[in-house]
Amino acid sequence: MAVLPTCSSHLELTISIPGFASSPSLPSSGGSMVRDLDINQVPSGEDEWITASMEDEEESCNANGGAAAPRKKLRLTKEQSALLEESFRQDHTLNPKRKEAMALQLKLRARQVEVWFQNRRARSKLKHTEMECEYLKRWFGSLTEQNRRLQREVEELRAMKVAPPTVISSHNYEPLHASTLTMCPRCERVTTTTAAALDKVSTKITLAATTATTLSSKVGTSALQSRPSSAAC
DNA sequence: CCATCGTGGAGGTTTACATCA
DNA sequence: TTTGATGTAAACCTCCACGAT
Repeated sequence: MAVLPTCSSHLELTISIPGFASSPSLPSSGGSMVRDLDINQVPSGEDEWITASMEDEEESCNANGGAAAPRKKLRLTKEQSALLEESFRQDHTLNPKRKEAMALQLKLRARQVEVWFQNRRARSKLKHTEMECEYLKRWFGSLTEQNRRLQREVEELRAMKVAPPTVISSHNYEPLHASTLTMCPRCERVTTTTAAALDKVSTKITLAATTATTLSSKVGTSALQSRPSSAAC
């Protein structure tokens, strides 16, 4: 069963499905894959860089403000990523004071901290949607199998049927269609459980298929990637 | 109330960089 | 060693909701 997050400040999804080990570990930026070189990083302890970057951040970040200045890509250091992750775990949103404090602590611009949180929230949501999609796919498969089983059972019971075409219900004395009836193997009483269960399963399948389709389209057009992702359902 | 403005988040896109065949 | 395909994440853009004035 899926335990959907009810607290907005804690987005990690916990899904426990037999045979499906979810690993909601936070992305750690590839560990050793990330180079230590950081083009936006302060070379070493320049206080004037910090103050300058804080003050004219709108210039350096503005797309058209930079005019010919090509967009340079920052790679966060492991320490910076870890700190941001830790902060994100505490709270998924930023207020201006916290943003400034983090920027100062990380020697980044406030805008960079803000962007990182935006992207991190998007990744978190994408991951959640992917897991939900995976869960619904499994649910759909399970229900389809259950449906097949029940259909077979109905067919078998119909084939076995030797009783008259209609039976009077023991509850309200209304005539029932024999085709909707089943025989309880224990008490040998006629019941309608199989047909009822079949109806329920059919309804569930419709619901699961609809939801899975919606989620698949969401995941397929990933919020973070313009290119097709391998994680798409 | 209603209009306007500023702010922040969501969703989507672009782009620089890393990795691998 | 070079190169093209692909994945990842930072940066950006647009839209919308919401609160303040």
